[in-house]
Amino acid sequence: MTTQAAHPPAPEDQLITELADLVFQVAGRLRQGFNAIAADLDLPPAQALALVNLRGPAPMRDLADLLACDASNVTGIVDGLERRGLVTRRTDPADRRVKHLVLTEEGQRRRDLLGAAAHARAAALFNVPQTDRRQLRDLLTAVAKHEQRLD
Amino acid sequence: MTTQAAHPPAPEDQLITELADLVFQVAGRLRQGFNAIAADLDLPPAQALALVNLRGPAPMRDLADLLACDASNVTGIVDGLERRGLVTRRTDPADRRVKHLVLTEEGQRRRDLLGAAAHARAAALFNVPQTDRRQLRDLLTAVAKHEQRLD
DNA sequence: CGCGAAAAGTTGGCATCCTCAACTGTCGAC
DNA sequence: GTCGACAGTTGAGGATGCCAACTTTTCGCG
Repeated sequence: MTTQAAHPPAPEDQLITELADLVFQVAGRLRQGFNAIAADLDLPPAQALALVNLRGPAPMRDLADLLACDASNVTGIVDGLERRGLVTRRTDPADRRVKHLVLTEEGQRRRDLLGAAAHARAAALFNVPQTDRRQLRDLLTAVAKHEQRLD
Repeated sequence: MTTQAAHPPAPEDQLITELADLVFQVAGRLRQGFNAIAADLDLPPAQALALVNLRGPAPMRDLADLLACDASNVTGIVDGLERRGLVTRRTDPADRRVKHLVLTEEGQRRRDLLGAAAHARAAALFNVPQTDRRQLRDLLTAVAKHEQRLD
């Protein structure tokens, strides 16, 4: 019944499509802004993204999980950050397999700049009544809470 | 006052950050699903994205605008799609500078498959009460309506 | 104890993206 | 007709991203 791909746009299906498009669109806008800021700071997108996700010393594995990408990918990204002198690798004495990523001072500085600028952009984008923001947060939280249901 | 970056997290700023994170998270989930589907159909992400955005014949420029990327980038992506026999370039007789992208039959087929699967994933992700969906759509629409305010 | 499975990172290979700087045709306006 | 703008392409070069194979280290288990 509902499977005909033809003309009747299907009222409910259209809402789903609309939602997906909107999320993509808003995320795209955020992403574009972020990349522009990163470029200003002379950082490629992925390296910038990794940077903002680094607070205290953390194993590379954690970063890989956070970025949802291959471990070897993180090696490359961290290579870049290290080449630029923003982070250093420090072997964990307790478990010599893991290397903790530690921000240098310049790394901290760059991270803060990046965070501040990104926040400003985000604030400009989410320029709607405070009530709406809270509502939006709650709804998105509900959606996100579905947690990797990827049978 | 509100400018100290230190400890008091600033109640309003935190909401913005939360929103940005949530949007990224949900979009990321969507994107990951989409990429997986694309991979199943033996398509790289960007090519798949281009494919779903092709309905009728359209100039390559339009696609570049849609994907918000460089024109030369589109050349490469379309090369890929053409190599796979999913689209063809047709010079516009009226303006011989522009080339219209036309889906082949296989291209149509693949596009429909991709669209259907992506829709299914999206439906699974936005698995909240219908009322919430509508509300979410309205809020996101409001945010998106800000239209490239990029002074 | 000692062995083998498993984890963290790295390396090499390979395809894809993506941007910038030329360059080719083509169009349009003056 | 000539010049400037536009569509697309090409080439160079850097980043991503995945996979498979490998090293080092840890841990479980008999």
